[in-house]
Amino acid sequence: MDNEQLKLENQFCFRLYSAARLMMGAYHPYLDPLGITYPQYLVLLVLWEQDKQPVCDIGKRLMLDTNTMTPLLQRMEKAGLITRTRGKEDTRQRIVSLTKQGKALYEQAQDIPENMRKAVMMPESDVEELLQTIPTLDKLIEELKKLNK
Amino acid sequence: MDNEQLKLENQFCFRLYSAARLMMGAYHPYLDPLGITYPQYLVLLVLWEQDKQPVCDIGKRLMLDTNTMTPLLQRMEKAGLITRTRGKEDTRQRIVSLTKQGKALYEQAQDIPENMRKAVMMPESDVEELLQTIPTLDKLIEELKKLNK
DNA sequence: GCGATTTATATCGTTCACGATGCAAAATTA
DNA sequence: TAATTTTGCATCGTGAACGATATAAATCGC
Repeated sequence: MDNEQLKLENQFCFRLYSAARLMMGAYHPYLDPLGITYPQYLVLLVLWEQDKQPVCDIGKRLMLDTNTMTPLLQRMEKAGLITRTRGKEDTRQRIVSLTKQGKALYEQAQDIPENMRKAVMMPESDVEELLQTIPTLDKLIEELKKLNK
Repeated sequence: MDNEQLKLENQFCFRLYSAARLMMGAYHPYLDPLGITYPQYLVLLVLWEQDKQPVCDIGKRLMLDTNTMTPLLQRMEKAGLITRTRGKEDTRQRIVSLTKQGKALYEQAQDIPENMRKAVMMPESDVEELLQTIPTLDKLIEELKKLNK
């Protein structure tokens, strides 16, 4: 068992997988009080930017298919954060709208990005390093999106 | 809704989340033929490095708790990849061992890292960029681990 | 206009991920 | 040694993810 590439420590993907998991865990202190999960937070981010979108548009932003979106949105509807109404021009669509409660969460979410940044508490230089990886991650995501077609 | 930090495009964490998901999807062409999932592949990576480990040791390497590990290992046992025997000195432990089939997969996995690298097909310089982010990701993971305690 | 295809959503089944809880064995402390 | 705490594993419930499949509406090609 001497293939260096097959060792856990040498795997970029394992880092990605672990960092993503741990990152979601780190959101708990900020999302639990709002009664939402990380994927639900992402849906809210999209809706806060632009209310009343069909499921597929939200899915495209989050790169999630309807088999993930539908149950997610159903749970959010049940929690009173959104409503799902039939589309007018295209009756296949479900237009997702924020409820008063869903809109109200926006105020409570104001400090989440800043709090997360502080929580990680890396030296300023490391945070800078992290942000510099964004273009690289974006390039990777673009390539991976092609593969996932 | 004008908080720039609350916009999806400005979120590092969303990139992490998306990249990790898409990355797992990209493994499908290589893992499906072996009949394993990405988390199962990770368990095998650990066992290929060192066979016969208790559940907790594997969990520590993968940063996963037993409530995730146990069902995962049970499925792998059912699939004939591993066995789980009681520990000799510490009878609480379950020692996880590779079966002949589990060991045999090692040969079939040889080209996976290289194939994944080729599949992403980023220019060589970008792959280099990606690998350069590893120390940064490791620092982030260390910080996140502290938060997840 | 009409059959074929695509699109938007939903459902089902399986696997993960993880909080909460339980239990027995081991280690620690009194 | 007895009492307490910790450790190792398991189970349950919930929420994602996602492949496969289904259905109806919209669009396309002719």
